[in-house]
Amino acid sequence: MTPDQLSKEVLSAARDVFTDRGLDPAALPAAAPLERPRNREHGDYASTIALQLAKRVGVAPRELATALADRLGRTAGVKSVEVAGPGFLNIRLEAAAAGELARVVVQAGERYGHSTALAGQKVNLEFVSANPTGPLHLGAVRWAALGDALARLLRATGAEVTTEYYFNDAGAQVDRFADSLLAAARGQEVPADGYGGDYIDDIAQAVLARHPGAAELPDPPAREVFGTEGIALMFAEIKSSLAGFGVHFDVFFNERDLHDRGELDAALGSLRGHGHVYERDGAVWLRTTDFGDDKDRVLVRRTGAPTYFLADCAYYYDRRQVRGFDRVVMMLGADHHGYVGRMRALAACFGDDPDRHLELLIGQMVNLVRAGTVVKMSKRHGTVVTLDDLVDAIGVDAARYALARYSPDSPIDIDVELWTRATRDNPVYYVQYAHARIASLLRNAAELGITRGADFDPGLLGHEKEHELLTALGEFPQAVTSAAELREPHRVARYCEGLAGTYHRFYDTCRVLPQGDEQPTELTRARLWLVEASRIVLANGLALLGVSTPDRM
RNA sequence: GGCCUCGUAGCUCAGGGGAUAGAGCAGCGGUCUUCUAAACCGCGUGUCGCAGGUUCGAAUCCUGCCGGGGCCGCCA
Repeated sequence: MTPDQLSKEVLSAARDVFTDRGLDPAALPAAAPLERPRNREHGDYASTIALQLAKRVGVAPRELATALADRLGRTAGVKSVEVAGPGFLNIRLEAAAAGELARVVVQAGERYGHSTALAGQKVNLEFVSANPTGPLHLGAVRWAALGDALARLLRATGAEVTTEYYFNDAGAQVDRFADSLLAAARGQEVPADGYGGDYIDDIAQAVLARHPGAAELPDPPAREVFGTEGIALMFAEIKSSLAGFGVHFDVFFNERDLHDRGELDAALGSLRGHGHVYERDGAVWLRTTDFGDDKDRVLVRRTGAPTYFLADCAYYYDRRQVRGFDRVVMMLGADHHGYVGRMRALAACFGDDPDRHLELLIGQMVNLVRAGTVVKMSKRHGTVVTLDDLVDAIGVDAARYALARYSPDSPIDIDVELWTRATRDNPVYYVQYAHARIASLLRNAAELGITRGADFDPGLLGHEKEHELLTALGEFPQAVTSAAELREPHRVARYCEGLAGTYHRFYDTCRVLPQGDEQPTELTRARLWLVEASRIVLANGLALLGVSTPDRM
């Protein structure tokens, strides 16, 4: 029996009790709360439904709980139900009912843990969105790992997701980039507000290789060549780094397209139509203070030039009105949190509900730690730690895992020494090792000619360690759903670590394959089902994080 | 000054209102002639920053304060 099924049984028991006692069924929740108690003496599962309903229907909690326990205790597969404390229901399952979970998992395979919890939602998920004027630095990489994991999670829970990278290859930033390249190509000092770093020299040389003599052109055409070619080369490098990192974007959205398609005007018209646009000092403003922003924002400057903010409006308009996404999710670094107020106000100015149509996820900073000290980054001096640096230092799997295993609210120090270690304290190795151990066991079984067969006796999986493993496997779907709904992929990583530990403990205690001259038994087969189920869940969990599942280590 | 975020064991962190707050590391001591010891087992650790509030119940929600980090542009 899965937790989901048990929860339904609890609800159905509650419904029966309510009917018997003539209580109002409208007080019943949509789903019965079910949790896994910390303390194993409190059963396999516990429900607080009696505590939550008691007041609403005017029955003492323990009295309600007792009636529920009575009814629920007669359910097939339920071994016992006890009332504890103020009105907890402590539920234990029959070994056979618990063991059935191995079958559920094996039969579902790659789909185990997937659901339709977010079905029907059309989500635009924007992340990274770094302008191609330099390599991706550590902060952007956190979003690459987290955004990609989130996209996988949302898809696994049924949402329709488009991943998107928004960029701008025109404007002052690009001019500075072009000037820096040009200066490097001419062997001059980088301009004061320019970009530093070795990559500037590299790109400048690459441009020269394609356009010999470009550095000798007069400034305007030279700047044009270095700007256009430099951006193209830089972007190619970024895309190749992302591909190597296992991150794929459905759409690379160029801000310029918004201008070319007239969407800035369209967005402006729409905002005017909603009555939040006004003129002052010769500029066109959006009254974002109507919706909690700390000041109004300029849309069109006195000079007639649109602001970047108007492009933001147009980009939002494009996603909501033109392409019809239900929800726009944007992942921002903590240094951009100042955008939150204006972005939410912007959405409201289009008549949207910022709580429903727009979601701004803020992630804290990332540092790389070598030899116990933080590697300091400086854009000015070009000492940025890039995606490629990180991958070179600890590899793709460790990098993705390290970036995904912490709450986005928590700043991360990635210790190179830790994440390259092959021991228990390196979480990615610990989890992958569990998978490799299983794969090895399954190889050995195949060599011995032992298969798990078409069926097994779930009642044989009654050992304490087996029971714990089964319970852990049962928690996976809820871990996935909550990670997706809360936009917190680290929950999946933490779940995987817990499961890996539970598996290692099972493995340590419960021999699976026969030794010496022993013959395989029904228990051997039952355990092979459990082992395969464990492998599937570890693989599904790591897949959601974009981390590989090695068969050998 | 305003806004965001964090504050949980010596360290790094988990804990989306539930029971006696948990993992790893660090420290000490155990377990491999047989399925991967990259593992497992045992021992110790807490004013959950402080003070109020909501609740049958708060590390969790609300308010204030203290402390760390970050951000405030007719730049892009």
